[in-house]
Amino acid sequence: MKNQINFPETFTRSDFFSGIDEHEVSAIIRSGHQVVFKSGSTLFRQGMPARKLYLVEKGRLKLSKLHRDGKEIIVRYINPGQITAAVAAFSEKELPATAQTVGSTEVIEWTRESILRIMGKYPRLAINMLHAALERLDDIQNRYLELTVERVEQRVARALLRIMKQSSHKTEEGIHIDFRLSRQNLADYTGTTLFTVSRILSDWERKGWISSGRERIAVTDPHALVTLAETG
Amino acid sequence: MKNQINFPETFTRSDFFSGIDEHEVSAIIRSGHQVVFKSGSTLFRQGMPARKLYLVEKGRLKLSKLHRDGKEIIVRYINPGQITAAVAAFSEKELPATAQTVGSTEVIEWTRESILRIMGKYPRLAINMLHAALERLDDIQNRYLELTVERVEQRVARALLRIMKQSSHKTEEGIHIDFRLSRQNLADYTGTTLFTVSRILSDWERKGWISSGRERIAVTDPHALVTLAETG
DNA sequence: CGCTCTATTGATAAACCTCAAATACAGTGG
DNA sequence: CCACTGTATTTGAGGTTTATCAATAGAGCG
Repeated sequence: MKNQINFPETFTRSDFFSGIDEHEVSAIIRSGHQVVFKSGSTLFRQGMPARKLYLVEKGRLKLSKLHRDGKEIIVRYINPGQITAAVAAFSEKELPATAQTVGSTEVIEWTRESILRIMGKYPRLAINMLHAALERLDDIQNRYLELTVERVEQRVARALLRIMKQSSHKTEEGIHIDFRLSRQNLADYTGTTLFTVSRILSDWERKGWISSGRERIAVTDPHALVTLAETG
Repeated sequence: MKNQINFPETFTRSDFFSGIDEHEVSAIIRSGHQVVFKSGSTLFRQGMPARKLYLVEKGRLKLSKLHRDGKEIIVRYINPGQITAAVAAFSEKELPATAQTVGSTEVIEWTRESILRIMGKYPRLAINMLHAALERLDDIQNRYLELTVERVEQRVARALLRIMKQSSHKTEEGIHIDFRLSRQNLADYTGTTLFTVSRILSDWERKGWISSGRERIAVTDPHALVTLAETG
């Protein structure tokens, strides 16, 4: 197995390993299993017992939550260098969300036993996980706030900007989102319907702020979106 | 006692200290400062640098977040045995929320230096904090989901049950919420307006499910609320 | 080149917010 | 104990946002 991680430019190093020695990191990584999933695979499913911790190396995971009535929300995207299913460290509790790959994706997985072992050896890992958890807590709390006080258009603008910051590349045409992102995905991420998202994107396209197609979005005027997100 | 409901995850005294020896706990507590606040005091304010970690002993904190346009949401209530401002453990980062006492409240506070010192001595504390953070993450994610897919009435029912589970006492009249809880508070907690909450509570009162007054609510038919929350 | 999945657009309706005005309540100081 | 005052609450009317439903068009794939 390759004991080296190739993070994309935005993630020079995993926060999960911050404060830990280069070669210690290699050892930790070697203690896990590297697995490659093709696009659309399900890594774990909401409600199943948590058994493994995952670190994304390449690609992306879509963390989503399903409601009783069948509606889905996207909790967040897990990008390279980030971990998920931290709850696996504690018990075989039910997983609170479902993880699916978006595009082909490489992850490293550890069983709970390994996590506990390496956390015993490197207590710093618990701190790093705590740190990450607090950041996600802040993130979701902000989105919760936005959801209650902002209009849909503003939330979609924020969502698109957020995703753009984490996973995009520039071309002559604009800033392209790196992965397939449907109207439905954006709706699930912002708590609205695909119809409303479609109308909003059509409107933005008419205004020349974005350029989009089937499951594909490129932002051509980020500033306009920022203004919309900030001022409502 | 047939009218009783089994709630999941019953509240235990201090999760923060779980797995730590009785007299070690005393030592840790002695290393902090006990402070008593009267009702309505502000312990810390959103945007200020985080300097202290707080453990609530008696009373309650209301954690809220303010939006640019002045609207407020209640992130959660911090009950006895729970900690808050865990972010203080890491840096003087900006606090993501504001904490105010609800009723007179006793807390124990530690400075960041003390937290780091005692976490060095008792690594278990980092694990416990992580555990708590993950539970809150799950809680807010669930509320986020509910916010997008459920109607207001259903969310208010859930909120009332959640609060009841954590802070209530029984009387002949019903299950009383232990602290002053206004329509506005419930609205801020569920992401709606005080008018809508008022209408809903009036309706429930007509149906005999609750009995309420100024900043006071008692649930007389919890089962009805559970049914409403579960089935929509 | 048809098949399937995604996106667009229009019409309609429901849920909920906003604003206004009246009423109830708790605490306070005489 | 009572009137007073500042909040909290109730209720109605009207408007807005956004969801829902239906029908059509477009894109990509084998």
